[in-house]
Amino acid sequence: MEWTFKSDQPIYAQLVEQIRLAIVSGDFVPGARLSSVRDMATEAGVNPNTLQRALQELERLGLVYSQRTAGRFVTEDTALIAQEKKAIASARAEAFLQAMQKLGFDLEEIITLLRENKEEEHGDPDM
Amino acid sequence: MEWTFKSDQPIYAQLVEQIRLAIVSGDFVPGARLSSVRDMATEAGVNPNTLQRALQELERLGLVYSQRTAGRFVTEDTALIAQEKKAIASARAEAFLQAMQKLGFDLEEIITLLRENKEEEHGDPDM
Amino acid sequence: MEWTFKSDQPIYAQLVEQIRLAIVSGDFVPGARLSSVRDMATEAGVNPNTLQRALQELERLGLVYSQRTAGRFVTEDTALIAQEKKAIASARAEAFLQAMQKLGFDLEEIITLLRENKEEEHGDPDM
Amino acid sequence: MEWTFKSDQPIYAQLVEQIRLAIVSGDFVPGARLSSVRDMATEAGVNPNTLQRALQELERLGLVYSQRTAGRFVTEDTALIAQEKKAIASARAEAFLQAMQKLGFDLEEIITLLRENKEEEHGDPDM
DNA sequence: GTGGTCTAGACCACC
DNA sequence: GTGGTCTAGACCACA
Repeated sequence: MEWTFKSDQPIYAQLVEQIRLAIVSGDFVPGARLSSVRDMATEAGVNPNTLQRALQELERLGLVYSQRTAGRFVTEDTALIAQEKKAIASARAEAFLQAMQKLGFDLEEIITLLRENKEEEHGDPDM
Repeated sequence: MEWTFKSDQPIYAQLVEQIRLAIVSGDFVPGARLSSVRDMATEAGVNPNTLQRALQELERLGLVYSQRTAGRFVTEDTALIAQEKKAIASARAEAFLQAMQKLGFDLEEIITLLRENKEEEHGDPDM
Repeated sequence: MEWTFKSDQPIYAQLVEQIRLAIVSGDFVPGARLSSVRDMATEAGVNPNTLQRALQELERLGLVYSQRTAGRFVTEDTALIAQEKKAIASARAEAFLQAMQKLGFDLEEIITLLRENKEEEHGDPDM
Repeated sequence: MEWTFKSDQPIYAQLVEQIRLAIVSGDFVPGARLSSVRDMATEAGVNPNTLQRALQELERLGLVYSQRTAGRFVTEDTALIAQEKKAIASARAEAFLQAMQKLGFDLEEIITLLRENKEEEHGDPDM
């Protein structure tokens, strides 16, 4: 997993987002054990406390749960994950829509553009 | 104009992108004079040399041109701007498409999602 | 305000409870400004970070809100405060009920006892 | 038995209270032999001298008695136990009453609340 | 070893 | 000055 941070948002919030994304996109599978706080923190290059805060937030969201001595685990509540996935997708769609409209494209033009891009992909299926 | 920078890309490249976007989205109108390098650099909180480099790149792209004494101006070549607009939109569409596919959505689902979001907008016209 | 902490519960959680209680019992009136984090922390004898954490929790509950530079304030949502008050009272009633039942008293005996205590008060109205 | 102590009261006084409560609530039955001072102290995590002091106080109250060689025993004076029970209950009732009045509830509201809580119990008989 | 809590001290943005 | 964030390092309970 790659960890990159922007400077205009708290690191812990970005950690929440990135882990949330990793969970809903299946990079972290339901029920899987996460690395220890210390290890993940080292890997991400942040202080363990900062990562701890992010994980607590994710726990509040129900996406992970912790077991005292065994470690932290991704939730097995696939319905919740699906719901989060929908929420993230919807947020992205909205942001994309607004950006494209700012550029002067209407919905049908955007859809056309997407279809064109999709077709280009066919010529390069491994990407 | 708001200037924000990520830490994982050269500042000058991000400046190019942001100014390019401002031009194609009409925030900088064709033929308009840009502030002085020094002023823009101050406003963006970057070193004037960095901004200078970004402007040279934009000149190379043809999006701005400089006149010896009068300063720098946005190009009046609306065809070029339109072309750039298309290029940016296409790049964004591709990035969006890939991100959504990573989340497990196929093209038709994405389009449905966009239409849903579009409709929500109608229900909230003040936004 | 007096701050006392038990050792079998996190300090930050106890801070949340004590401040919550102070708000619902009217010691902190709606809309009133709280002392700064640093001052309250000094007064309570805890680290500012610990108190900060408690206040963030209270903010999540909606009982306080913060304004960037001006400080933190008690919510003006009196309905929410009333609701919290009811919740606290209910929790206390339940704990009391269970403790008394453990001692072998049934509901009617408990009520009788309360009425007796209430009457004793009449003889000592200033307490 | 669980032993927990607050920091704002002498440990020995809290020991007295907890053992007194254990006796009147029947966790320590009349006539039962108590563990040795050393064992109880270890279990409670306190100094044996502190526990000794608590036991002396309980002897003074008549709730336990010691026999030279056989050890310490819970009193068999059930009338005394009943009296203590009443005293504890009364003290708790008073504390509860005051706390609830601080929250702005009058006696009748408190009684209503207790009845509500009692009914909830009926709806959840497994608890 | 794990998660969890706490402290101390620093820096930032905002006004 | 305010709230907010981050780091560093310590200690605890649990098993």
